[in-house]
Amino acid sequence: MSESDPSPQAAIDRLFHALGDPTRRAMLDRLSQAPTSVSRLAEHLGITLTAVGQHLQILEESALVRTEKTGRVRTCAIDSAGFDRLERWVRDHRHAWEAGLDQLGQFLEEENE
Amino acid sequence: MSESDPSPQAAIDRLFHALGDPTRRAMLDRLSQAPTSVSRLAEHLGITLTAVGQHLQILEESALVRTEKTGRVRTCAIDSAGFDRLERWVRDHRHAWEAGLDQLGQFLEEENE
DNA sequence: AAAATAGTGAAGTATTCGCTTGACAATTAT
DNA sequence: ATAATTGTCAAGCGAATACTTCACTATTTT
Repeated sequence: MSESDPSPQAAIDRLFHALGDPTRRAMLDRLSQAPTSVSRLAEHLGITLTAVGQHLQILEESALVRTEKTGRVRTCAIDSAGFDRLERWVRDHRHAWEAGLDQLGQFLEEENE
Repeated sequence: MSESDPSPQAAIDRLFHALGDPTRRAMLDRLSQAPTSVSRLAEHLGITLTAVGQHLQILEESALVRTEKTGRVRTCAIDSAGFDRLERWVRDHRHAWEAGLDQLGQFLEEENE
């Protein structure tokens, strides 16, 4: 039951919750450059290995990061699945803000006739 | 000093923090359909007016929502500025996940030569 | 074999977060 | 004028969050 999530809404919730933390976004920024180990991430961010591990779990559950442990080092990289989902969410809401800056003004005029 | 923010990073932080809450995203979903008053939002979400007001402040500060009070009713609508910024962030990270699913595998092979 | 490196797990802590209640102000309806 | 509607402000509360430390395992290096 790892692949087919019964609730797409839950996936969106996890996704945005993961993106909501600045440290996790910094990790994504870093991983956007190249795959990196847990130690390097910790060093770069100035936090403990444990903290990085906790963030990684959240990032993996939201499919923003994939990791693989070979030997004693776990390597982390961007996972496209989460970003695809994010892009889809943006696309699904685009119509609403492409309506223009005066959507509010228009609405108020209509109500006021 | 409402338009030129000295720190674009702070704007990104506010943006993703705002998007991180499911109630606020539900508000955005609703406002994507049409501008709405605070009372209607509260009714729809099953929370108090006060709670909606608190969320609105965060959504306005991140430029995801604009509001205008005429008479005693405050009308809320989508603000394009925040969504533009979100889209920009996605675009700036796109290269990293368009590299493909095997970015991690490739990296591990290279290291292992 | 011993020491160093890389990561994991459990438990605790300080802060932030989302929400409520209760009191209040301002506009609109009767 | 009174009453009802719509929203705002201040304070407080319980839960969640992002960390840490300490103890431990597993792999590499010397």
